[in-house]
Amino acid sequence: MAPYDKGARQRADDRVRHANGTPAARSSKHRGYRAADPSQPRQKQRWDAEERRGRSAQGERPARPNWEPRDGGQRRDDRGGRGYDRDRGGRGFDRDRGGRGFDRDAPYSHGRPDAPQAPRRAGTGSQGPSAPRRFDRDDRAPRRDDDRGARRFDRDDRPQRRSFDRDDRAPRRDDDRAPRRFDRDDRAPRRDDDRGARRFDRDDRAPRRDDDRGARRFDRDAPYSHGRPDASQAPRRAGTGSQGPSAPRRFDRDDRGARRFDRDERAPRRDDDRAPRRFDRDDRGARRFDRDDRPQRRSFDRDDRPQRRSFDDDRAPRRDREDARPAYVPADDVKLEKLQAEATVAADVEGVTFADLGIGGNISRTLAEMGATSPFPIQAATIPDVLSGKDVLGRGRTGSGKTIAFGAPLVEKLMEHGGGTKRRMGRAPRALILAPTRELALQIDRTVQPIARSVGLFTTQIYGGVPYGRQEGALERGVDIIVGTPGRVQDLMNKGKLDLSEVVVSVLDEADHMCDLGFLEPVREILSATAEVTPQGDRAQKLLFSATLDAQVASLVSEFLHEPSVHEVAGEDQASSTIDHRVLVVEQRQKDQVLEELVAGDGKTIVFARTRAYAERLADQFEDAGIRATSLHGDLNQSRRTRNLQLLTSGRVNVLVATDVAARGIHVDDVSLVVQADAPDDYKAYLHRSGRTGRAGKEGTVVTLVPRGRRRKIEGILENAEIEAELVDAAPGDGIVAELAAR
DNA sequence: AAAAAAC
Repeated sequence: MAPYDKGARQRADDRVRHANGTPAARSSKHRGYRAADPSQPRQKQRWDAEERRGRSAQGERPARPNWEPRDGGQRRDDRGGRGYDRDRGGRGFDRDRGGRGFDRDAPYSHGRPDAPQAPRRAGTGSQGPSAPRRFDRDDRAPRRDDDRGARRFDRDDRPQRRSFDRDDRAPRRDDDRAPRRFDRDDRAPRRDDDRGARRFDRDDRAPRRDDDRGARRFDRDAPYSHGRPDASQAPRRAGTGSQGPSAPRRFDRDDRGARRFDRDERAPRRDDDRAPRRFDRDDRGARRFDRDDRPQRRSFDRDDRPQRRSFDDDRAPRRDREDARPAYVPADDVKLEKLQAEATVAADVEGVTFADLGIGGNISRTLAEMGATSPFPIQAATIPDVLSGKDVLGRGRTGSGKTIAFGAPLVEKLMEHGGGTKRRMGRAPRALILAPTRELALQIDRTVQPIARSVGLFTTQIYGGVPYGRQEGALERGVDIIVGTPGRVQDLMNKGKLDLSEVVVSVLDEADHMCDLGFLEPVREILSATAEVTPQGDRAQKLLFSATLDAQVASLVSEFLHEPSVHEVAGEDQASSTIDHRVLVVEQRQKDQVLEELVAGDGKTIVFARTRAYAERLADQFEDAGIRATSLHGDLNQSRRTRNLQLLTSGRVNVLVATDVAARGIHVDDVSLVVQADAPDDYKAYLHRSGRTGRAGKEGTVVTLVPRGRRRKIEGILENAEIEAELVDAAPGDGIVAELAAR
């Protein structure tokens, strides 16, 4: 069918839709308005304008008993205010309309002046107008109807909507804020007062960095941190690193043999090193010095090898190639060495405050307002080192508070040596935070921005899929901290709009992933454009964080970091996890049905699918079954992505079907169930996906579906992830499915 | 092979 045919069909459908009066009433004065049923529990009570706008209106679908009550009233509001229906629905629209829909997207606004809201036009490149759609028509047809209807309302709103507000808002806020406690001029004097009273006041802090460490209770690492020659995570050798993205695989046996040349004793070490060694300080200290010549290589533990080996063993028989060397297969799960790290013990952190760690009063207060009243272990572990100017690698499991671990000290640090830099028009940013997905960048900014603002610093988001105007405008006005994704950052750099030469603190969140093929090169270029030294002559800092930080970052570390300290939290193993892992072995043809039963429960659920098309199809299937569901993947334009995620966050849908775009970093409160409709690619993907639940110590369940033929694959993944889970046969209607769904 | 990340 030619494009114009689709358009015609859409318009026809559109007319039908309107004839039916689907779009709703905005208030009780309008026909069709229904107040929300108060007897219905809501997961979230926030119903501000933006949320309503973001609300999904499923008008075209038969009202289902289980969502009717919540939808009834609000749905209509949304329609009026928001302009889109089902997430997917908008897709066609966005593409066709060149992304118009997006300017209204409240979701990002969040009062962020610099938030890039204005739609540019064709929107996300990804769904480029002509981008091939990945979904079959049948799915899409109905969706488009919705869009259209929705769009129309968008228009009505548009004029009054923030198109103007927004532009005003930025400056306005600045003004507002200035007089408040953020005013720099005020701050200087006040700070001294405040701090003076405190135990760790600023003046002390600088010197304290070194001296204090020993004194601090929680600071177990002090002893090592200094003399840690090998801490220089530098990759064993260029090779290791180079294997970067595609190379990780080079770690398979064949390569290992070769490597033996560098390090004869490595082989034996594999077994010795491992468990006992990791947290054994004495051991480490000793080990460290016995090889002065190869500090660099040593930085990575090779303790994981044995596991890989056993995985290899599994593989051979499976392929009936026992006699042949295991072939290199990209799909195989390869586990790299963990980085050797200082382990901070959670118990040692009790009673420690952010102020104790060296975080100033304004920031501490802001953290408290955000709910971070006292530091989590990973924060206590890394903050002092970041403040002392070191390069830091941090590994904390999913949901353990890594964002604040780098965000708070980063801001503190900028404020310290940025003293005197009053808000200057067009000043170049001094800090950069990179994340692998736009959603994650947005989320990080939501955490970092308030912290920055509390001391008068500004952040801006630089990521793709949204118009350039606002981002460029923010840069022209001048910002202090950039939070973004590699593509757009690089883009703006190359266009001469973004000057990174004054960036003295760079953070890579999900650092190992940032070393994947496709990310590594842009990241290298970006880091290369940052400053090497601060105006004070200190070395510019690089901070790398991830729940699965391993030797994949080796090349980056060797190229850009200097004697980094490496931190992790002791005892963060699966045994201490709050996540219950299950694997259901299902018949391929029954999989969709089992999935539907699994997501029918009341709790918030994230379903991971391997492809965008499957994610989309599942979301449609669930909705057709009366389950409130939406999708998140790269085929959606950014406004829809943001909105759909918001639908889950706000509780308007219970189920989000996503690709791995949502695997890392995304925080949604109270996700009780993660379902993997397709097994993850590797153990890291497993850990990150499952980490969407069980956050901050809460409980969660992860259910992975595998067809019979893929059992061995998932076993290998579980083994590498160090997770124990039984494989259980399951079919639609089985008790186990119902039991898991009920959680 | 897919997904993500600029247009």
